Amino acid sequence: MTALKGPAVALVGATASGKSALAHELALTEGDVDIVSVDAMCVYRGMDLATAKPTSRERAEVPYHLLDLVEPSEEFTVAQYQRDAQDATTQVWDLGRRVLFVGGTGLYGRAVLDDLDIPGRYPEIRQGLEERATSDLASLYAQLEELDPLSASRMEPSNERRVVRALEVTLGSGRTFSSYGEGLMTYGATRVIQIGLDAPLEVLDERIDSRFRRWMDEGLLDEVTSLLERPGGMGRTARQAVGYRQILAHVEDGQPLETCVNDAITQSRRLARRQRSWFRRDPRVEWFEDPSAAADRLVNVLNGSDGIVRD
RNA sequence: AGGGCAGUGGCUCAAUUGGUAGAGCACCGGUCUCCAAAACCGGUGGUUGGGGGUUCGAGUCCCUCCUGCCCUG
Repeated sequence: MTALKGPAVALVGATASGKSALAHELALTEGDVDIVSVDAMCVYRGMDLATAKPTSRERAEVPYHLLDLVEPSEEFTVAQYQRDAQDATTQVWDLGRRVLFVGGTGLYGRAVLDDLDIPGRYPEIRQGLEERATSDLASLYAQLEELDPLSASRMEPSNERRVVRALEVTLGSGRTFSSYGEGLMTYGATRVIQIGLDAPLEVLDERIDSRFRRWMDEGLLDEVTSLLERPGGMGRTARQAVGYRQILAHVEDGQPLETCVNDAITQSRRLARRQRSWFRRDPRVEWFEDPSAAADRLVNVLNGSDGIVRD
């Protein structure tokens, strides 16, 4: 696993902020820019509509990376993303082209941009922990406080996911979970330029609403149905995707379609809130509401005309 | 027209024998190192459809009006 060699440039923001369109246009205009997707759901093949994945036409116009990596039945994780993204970036640079990271999955972005040291997995240990967690989460948290008080202090005792993972790593690796990093509030030496594209909530909400209804018109229901007909069906990660999860409730549990559509839109809005919240706290992000201003800044950074020199 | 049931924060609902209203979701904000479009935490919000009455005190009882649903003709 090699860290990025050159300065990284990323365009971040909430879903429906317009970052994808902006990035595509910019890459098209510049001619030597590849786009590396930073998106946890675009890695799944066949999940096209509700992930707002670039169309085949767009992909013919601009080189995109890290889309359609695995089947929806497979598990995909941050560590795998990190490795793939680093490889892809190296390849692009070797071709003498420039890289633009674009996406809204905060953790995936941090993993690559800040080269997070992501601990391994210890399935056997984890299984035992998960069983204990369902009956006595408190004792797990107590154990974490005992073994790794620092990471215990960094999480809510009620957050089973995080408590289990911290213990899994601490027990499995023989190192405390907290020894892998100082947490996400610490940022590496800033060679990472992040441009944030934002829009008023009302605008985002409106786009999310009309966009989802358009996807329905374009056949999202059929897409979900055919995903289920694939060999392995949809795995637990893929089926969490906003838009898919709700439509599945209709297809598999027979809930009224209109209700599911409304739920999907509501959940998309909540996702946008969380994404904003994630990116807003990263002090390195330079925010723009005006897409063309953001584009100008991106071009400057990509050209190295802001003083940053690539290795 | 007659009879019955219901009307509680945006939504769905809760509130022991009458003691001045709670929850989930939504909404606002926050946390985050291998499920992250996940998981978790905090917060705002109601003169209980209107009016009148009984009572020390009514969402809870009585009267009346309004609205919705159901049954009968």
